[in-house]
Amino acid sequence: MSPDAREEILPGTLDMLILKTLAARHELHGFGIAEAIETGSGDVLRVEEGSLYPALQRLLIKGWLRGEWGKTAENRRARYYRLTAAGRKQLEAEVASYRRVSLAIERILSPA
Amino acid sequence: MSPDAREEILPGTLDMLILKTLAARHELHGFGIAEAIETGSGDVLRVEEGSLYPALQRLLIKGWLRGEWGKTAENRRARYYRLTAAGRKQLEAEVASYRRVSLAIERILSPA
DNA sequence: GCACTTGACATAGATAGTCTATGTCATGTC
DNA sequence: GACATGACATAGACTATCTATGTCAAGTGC
Repeated sequence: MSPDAREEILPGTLDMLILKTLAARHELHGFGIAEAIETGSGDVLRVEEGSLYPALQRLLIKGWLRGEWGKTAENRRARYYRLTAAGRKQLEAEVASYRRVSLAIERILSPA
Repeated sequence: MSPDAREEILPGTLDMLILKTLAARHELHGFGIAEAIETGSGDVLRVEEGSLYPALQRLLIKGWLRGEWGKTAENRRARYYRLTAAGRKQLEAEVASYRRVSLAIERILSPA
């Protein structure tokens, strides 16, 4: 088994994970979001940059995030994202839907 | 809200659900597999035919299923699928991986 | 001051998996 | 014999992710 056993994101859950990460932490830049997801998942999930940035663009366009350019602690340029009100609503909807589906899957994997 | 609130499959889980359904029931035709997933999930998940049959082909090609033509109780032609030994192993692997990922997502949605 | 590394953002292209829409064929029904 | 239904099947569109690559600026070593 490879030394890096982290898995791909379960398709369809990345947006939710990004929104949730920002809901918990108020403001983060892209790299920081990816790190937060990876460590927050106990190093199970891995977010590739080629998935992350397109996802952030989607979320910006839909109005669920706002982004502002700034500087990191190490004085590098970075775009800081935060959740909008619409983003917060969207997050709730996505979590509810995810829970419904994941319970349904569980019902099949472990029938009563 | 629409009268049919069933949701799409969570991408990446369809193969596992098919394998699991066959592991539980030994032998079923395609239509029966879809029905079993839909009712087994408490009518939450819905499997479209355009997803189902390509998935079954994939699983046949990979050797995880065997299929035999036969007749239904209503005397219609149908292909009956059953799990191979390799399919059973694959199912175990997919369930293990799914659980790892789904726990990781849970850790982010509801941090300790 | 120049090469190198690193952090951060970004895009193009490939790939995979699902959905929509459609088609076929055989059986049974009116 | 027209039609509905069960069952299988495929083509094409679409979405989301990944791989691979590139850019740019700041810091580091020499």
